[in-house]
Amino acid sequence: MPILILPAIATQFLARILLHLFDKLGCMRQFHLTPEASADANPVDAAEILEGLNAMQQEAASATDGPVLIIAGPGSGKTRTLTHRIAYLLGAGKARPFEILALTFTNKAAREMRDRIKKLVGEEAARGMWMGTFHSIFARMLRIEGKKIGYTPDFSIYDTDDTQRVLRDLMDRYHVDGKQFNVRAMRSIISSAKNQMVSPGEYEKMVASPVQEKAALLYRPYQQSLLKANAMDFDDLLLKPIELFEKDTQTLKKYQQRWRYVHIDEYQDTNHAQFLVARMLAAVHRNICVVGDDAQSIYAFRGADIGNILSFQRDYPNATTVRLEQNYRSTKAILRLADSIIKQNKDQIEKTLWTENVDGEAVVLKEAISEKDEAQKTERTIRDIHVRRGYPFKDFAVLYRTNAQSRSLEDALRRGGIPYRIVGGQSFYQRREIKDALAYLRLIVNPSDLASLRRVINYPARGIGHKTQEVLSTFAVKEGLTLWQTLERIGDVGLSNRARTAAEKFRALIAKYVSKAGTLSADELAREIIREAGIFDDLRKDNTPENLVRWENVNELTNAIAEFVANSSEQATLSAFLQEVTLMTDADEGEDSDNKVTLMTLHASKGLEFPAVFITGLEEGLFPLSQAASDRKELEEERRLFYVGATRAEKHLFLMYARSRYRYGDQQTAVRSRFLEEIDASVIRTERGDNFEQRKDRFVTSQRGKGAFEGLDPHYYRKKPSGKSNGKGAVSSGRRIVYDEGEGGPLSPGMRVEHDLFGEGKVLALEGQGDRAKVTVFFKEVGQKKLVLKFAKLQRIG
DNA sequence: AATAACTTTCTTTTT
DNA sequence: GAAAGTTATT
Repeated sequence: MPILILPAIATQFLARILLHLFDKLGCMRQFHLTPEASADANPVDAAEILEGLNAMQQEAASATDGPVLIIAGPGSGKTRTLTHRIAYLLGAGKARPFEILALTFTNKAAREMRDRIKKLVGEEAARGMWMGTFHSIFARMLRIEGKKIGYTPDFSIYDTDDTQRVLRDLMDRYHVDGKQFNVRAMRSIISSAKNQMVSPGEYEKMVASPVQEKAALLYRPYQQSLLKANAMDFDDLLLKPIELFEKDTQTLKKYQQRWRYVHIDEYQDTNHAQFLVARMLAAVHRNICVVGDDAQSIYAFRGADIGNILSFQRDYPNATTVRLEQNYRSTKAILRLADSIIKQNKDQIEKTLWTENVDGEAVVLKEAISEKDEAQKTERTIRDIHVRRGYPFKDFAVLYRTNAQSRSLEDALRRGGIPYRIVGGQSFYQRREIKDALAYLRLIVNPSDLASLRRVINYPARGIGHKTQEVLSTFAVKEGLTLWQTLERIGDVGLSNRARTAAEKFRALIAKYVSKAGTLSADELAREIIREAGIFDDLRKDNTPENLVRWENVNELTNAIAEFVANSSEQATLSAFLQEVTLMTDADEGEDSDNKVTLMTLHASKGLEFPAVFITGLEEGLFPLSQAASDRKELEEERRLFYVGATRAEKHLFLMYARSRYRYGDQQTAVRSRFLEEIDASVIRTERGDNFEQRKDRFVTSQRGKGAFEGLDPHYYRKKPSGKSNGKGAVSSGRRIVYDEGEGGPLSPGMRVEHDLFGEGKVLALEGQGDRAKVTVFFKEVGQKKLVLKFAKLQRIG
């Protein structure tokens, strides 16, 4: 890197931070602003300084008051930039710590930011700052202010599991059943309605399908159940602050005054509610600074609205826009590949990424026979680079589209004796035994908590089965009580002696610890109730290795609680612990010091970087996922995901695909991903060092048409004919399952078909591709229907 | 009536 | 291959 030349405006900012840093480190104050000189001064911290300098080129100039939009590519140090801005505000005396609100999306990013701030301005300042994920910040605020909208500070936070428990109850009560009305569908419809801030009343009017009709029926009762349970789901954590602010403008004013500077990381991932609450909070001082990259928007599925970042300048007309286009991370080869990926997308802000880094080695494409082979090749390649080039294991990351793919990779790494860690997936706090134990604690803290009560009322088995629970539920609804209140009036319910005794015993158990909650410390409380409830006994009942691990996990939980109580200085209440733990979905044990290969989903990789990266499973139907293949917007999101994955790599990038893969419990043949056919092949070499021969004609690029294929594999996965998957092979092979069939599919308009339920009919039209393919059929009995081909199980007749 | 054993279904990403 | 749903057993 050449000598660094600083823009004049940046000097004051830089000098303050650097002097501060040198002060802290106790090293000399004389330094030349060249990389070489600072490297001499102190090799370790010089790296930090250099990082800082790199990131400060333009943002120093825009470290002014007023709204700021920072658009930046991957590897340009976005989060770092934001951190330095905050440091600047403090360093320049513009703001005091508690006047700054910094919002991130992952706990990981929040932690990273806090660590950097600590380094730059000291621990004291960092502590006073409101810095964290949207969800954790608002949980914290609602602990303080929630009573104004009907929640006690002990409210429970419901994750997907819990909300589905509540919904299942409601589906019973409102008689929503049938195959297509499953809990997951209902939950996701309600959740996206909430994300878009559509109220139950508004939603009822928008209903356009039977599934939506059922969801509309459940939406309002669902919200009422949560309120009654003194619980909020993840969506509520964003919506309730808005509700609160609208209802009580005094509270809004308080926080508007308090937070003079609002900072948001990964702005492209904000949803409508987050946009609104940010705008509310920044309305007085109008010092809002957001950082993001539209090309890395990969969370539309959970309501992220890329429009927020695209229209920032319209929302804040006098905003300063800063573009950071220099990439400090990857080689030219990798960046070129990444650029060729994202160029395929139509919806994007034009950015020209560039780097001063070396050209680097070619990106390597590897084909494998099976997923097992893919995993072994990955393992061998890691070992090879590790041994021959001396890369430590922590320099490697293996990325995949779905969590299920980690299994074969783990197998291969374990077999090869290579240490690894898995990020994300099921974190400690999401394991069943942990959630069971936590449910007891949540119930003690918040007895209204319906989901937790349902979770543990018969675990371990104590004779309160479905029937009994149903009776209790019905009584509760009839009397307008919570389930817990029903247990307190168990005599009035009219149960059999046996059931009543069991229920009463359970109530007494919980009540005992509710009253003990004041006297025992949190960890003692946890240990005792877990023991007395019989969880330990249940896990030791039979001596399977799984149960042993579970038993250890539960023990570990009590340690974690003890640690939490010991470490947190402020009100380290048990309920605060329980709330935080629910929000900690990223496997948090990310000890970076460990020298291990990292396995994770592409989503989880965002914001990270590794010298060597493997992107596995580049196959049609998997990446891009079949559901996304027929919709341009979804396909573009998959492509951005590929882009995110590729730009994690600093020096080496490997693209892997397998010709067959186990899916749905069956071996299925696979076609390599269309993404491979559309990228810049000039930077790619095959395993043997050959040029990569693309088959461009295989897929129509996204620019042409609406993502349709031209005369090619309409199915991405085809079952091998051998299938002895279900015992009744004869029956299923006699039946012609359409999506299983060869080129073009056997159906065409005019054909006569038969459906299990609807009977005989005539095909009118076909549309969509692969798993999304739909067929319109006119049935004699029931008239015209549009069916998803994959599930319709149509049989040709005549 | 509760629970264990078996069968069928449905497969994404996460705060 | 896991989870939900169904049937058989206690």
